[in-house]
Amino acid sequence: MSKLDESLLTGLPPFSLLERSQIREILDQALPKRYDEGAEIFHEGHDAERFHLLLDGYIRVVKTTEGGEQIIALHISPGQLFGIAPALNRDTYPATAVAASESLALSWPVRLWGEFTANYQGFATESYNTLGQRLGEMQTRITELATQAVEQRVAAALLRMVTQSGRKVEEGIEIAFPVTRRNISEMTGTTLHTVSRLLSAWEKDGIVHSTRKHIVVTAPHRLVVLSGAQG
Amino acid sequence: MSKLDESLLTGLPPFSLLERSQIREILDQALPKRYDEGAEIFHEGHDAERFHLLLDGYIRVVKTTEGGEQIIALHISPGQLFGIAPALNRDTYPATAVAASESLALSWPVRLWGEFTANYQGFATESYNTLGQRLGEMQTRITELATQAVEQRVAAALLRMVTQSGRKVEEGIEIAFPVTRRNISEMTGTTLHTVSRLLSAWEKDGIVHSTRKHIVVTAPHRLVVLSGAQG
DNA sequence: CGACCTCTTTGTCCTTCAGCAAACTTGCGG
DNA sequence: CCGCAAGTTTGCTGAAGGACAAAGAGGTCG
Repeated sequence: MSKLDESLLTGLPPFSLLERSQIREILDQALPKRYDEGAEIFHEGHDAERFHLLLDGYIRVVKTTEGGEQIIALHISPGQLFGIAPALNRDTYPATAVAASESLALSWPVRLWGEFTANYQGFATESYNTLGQRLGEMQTRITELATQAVEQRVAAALLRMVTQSGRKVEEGIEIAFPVTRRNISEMTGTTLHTVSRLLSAWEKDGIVHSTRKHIVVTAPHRLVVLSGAQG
Repeated sequence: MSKLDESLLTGLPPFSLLERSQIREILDQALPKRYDEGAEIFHEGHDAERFHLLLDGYIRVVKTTEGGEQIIALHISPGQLFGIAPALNRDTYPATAVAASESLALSWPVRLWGEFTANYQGFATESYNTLGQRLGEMQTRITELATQAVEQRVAAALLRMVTQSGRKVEEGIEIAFPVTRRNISEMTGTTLHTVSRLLSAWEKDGIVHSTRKHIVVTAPHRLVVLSGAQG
């Protein structure tokens, strides 16, 4: 098996302060793996045996209710740690991770977590930054769900995806991973029908342009207005 | 100023593994403070200068939307750490903390955070446990808000408060801090009117008994059914 | 190339619940 | 002990959006 290239990790926040030799050591213990779109990386409730770092692609973190409904808790972008149950002293994964697009991730056994946080300055810091961000994002979503109408929530969800993963195309900014109406409904707590209606209306107004599984936002500022963000 | 009694901390999870001398040292650096019901302990967005430990009473952690609406993010019970922005590498408080009942808390300047987590085994562990629990609880609430009807959410909110703070009285289990209809509506993302109607109905059905600011749940099992929890 | 599967669109109906309004209860402060 | 403030109850109305239904549009695999 050939060695992984060090450039995979240099520049990523968790490792930015490390020596080349340290990165080499970390990398030698990593297991790289490719996931097809829709493939499951780990499952809610299962033993958290490894923690992960997304190198390329996008991951959806999903919870399933007793009633079988799915809720998309958050999206992971390249460079982010995920499945970091050990950071919370948990020994099972709190949610399921599914590749939203074809993805590449590294993973390490949880027993290395303590070693990493203890030895590598910046690693612990970065994981707690991540946790803090997620906590904040979840706060925001709770507030949205509790106070805002469906249209505002859907607008906010689009904006969030655009902010997190948007890449410039000629018509505007495209969300970098496949998204269906159903996916959006799972992020916003509504039905795919309502999402479809909203997107159709916005398409008519020239705010978005959407093909089957991809969405391009052509007028982000108008979405901001719709989302009811503070001015 | 007289010294604080060591028994305040012995037995609490963050300190359970410590020597008497260590507890003494921690305590000598703590600032105790009493808060009246409704008093603010810290405010969203302000510099996080201290972190806190609740000794007695109950704290509501609240977020305010741009529109001026309040959302109750969570309740803190005695023995819990709160305002632990440093654990997330934040330097401002992410939410506002208000005493739900007359409360007593200790606090320490954030500069001691690193020292505490480094020197006192169990302290770091406990704070990350706390964080993990909160993350999980927020997940649950997002799922509830996204998938469940108002009645189920209100039932779930009551159950959560009962679980967290319930004390046995002769008629059933009483929530240990004052709660108004408005408070419940701020936890569940509905209006105080709807909450009032639900409580009236449940009162008629003999599930709860509520006075002005206190609620006694007389038939918890029936609330569980209403909340739509999995069987 | 055709069949099938998934995702989308659009229509209609109907329930839930927010909004508004007004009267009522309870506790507290002067 | 009275008046006021804060919280509650309840009725009515209308709109938002969920549920159901059915047809259309890509995409993929044989």
